[in-house]
Amino acid sequence: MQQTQVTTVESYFHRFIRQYPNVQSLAEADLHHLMKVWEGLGYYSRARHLHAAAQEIVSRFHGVFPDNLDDLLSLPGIGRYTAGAILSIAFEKPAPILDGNAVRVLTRVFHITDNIDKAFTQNILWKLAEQILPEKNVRSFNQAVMELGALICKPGKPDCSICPISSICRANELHLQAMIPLRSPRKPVPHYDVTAGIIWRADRFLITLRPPKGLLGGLWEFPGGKVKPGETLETCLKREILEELNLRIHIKSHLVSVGHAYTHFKITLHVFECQCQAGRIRMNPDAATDFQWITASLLDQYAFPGADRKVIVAIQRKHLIRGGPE
DNA sequence: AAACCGGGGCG
DNA sequence: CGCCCAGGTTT
Repeated sequence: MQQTQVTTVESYFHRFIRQYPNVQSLAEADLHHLMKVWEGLGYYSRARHLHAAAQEIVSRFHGVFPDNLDDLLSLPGIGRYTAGAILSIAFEKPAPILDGNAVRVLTRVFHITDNIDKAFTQNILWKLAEQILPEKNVRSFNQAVMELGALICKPGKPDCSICPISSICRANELHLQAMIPLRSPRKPVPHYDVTAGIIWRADRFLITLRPPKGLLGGLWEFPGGKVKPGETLETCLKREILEELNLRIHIKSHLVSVGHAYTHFKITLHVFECQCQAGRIRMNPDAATDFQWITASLLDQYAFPGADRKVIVAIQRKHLIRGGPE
């Protein structure tokens, strides 16, 4: 659930646990199938890390989940927070946790006005979380702090009138709830124009697999790329397809343009229907690590980014033979 | 220390 | 539209 609200994860969690009910089944999981289960949730390295961690638990720890800090921290995707959550919630061991909710509660209760994005402040908060840890009921305590932050000590308007610990809260005493916690100012998010091609060959078109690391790692997409200054959309698409796949294409028509927002930038994705003209696919591994020629009816079997999902709706509206009731 | 990594909910 | 979310990894 890292950096993702609980309500967003709930339905994914149930499907995930049904698909992979134990650490052995996750360790043996097909990675593409796992990415399909994760599709739409974001931060796709989490899925890859869970998969790798399950494999290490099977191989290094004989299938038994570790219950000590060092072993937990040695697993991919498990940092200080997740290790503390596992120790305290799963094993009732005395470990502090510090998520976004706990940060808000602690900075307000103890009137900490330092910038919480600084490592220095984070260290102070971790020490504080350690100090306030009770000797018993750590599981309930840690969850209670997070729940207090999620339901009452909210970012915008905290409901201090119904807060069970308002009497010991320094921020409430000083009426400074709205000023705390202090964060670094955000940087402006740039906008990019991006092109993508639906490259047809007979009744099939081309999809490519993004490299495992980096943005949208391990997801399939319609090949293309970022428009350079002074470049037309068509020139960009032909250049990208040549650079990434060594293919020459013929651009037939504009299919759709969709907007999409990421955390650090925004894009407009311009999609064109194309014909494969010449060349034999030779992938640039920085852009694609696999490819498939598929029919429109197979699209739902692959995991795609949100922006490409919007494009797929346009493809299915235009090309897919719709069955079912009239 | 700072940048990177998604998508959704909410005011 | 801007902010934030049961953070971790890479640079």
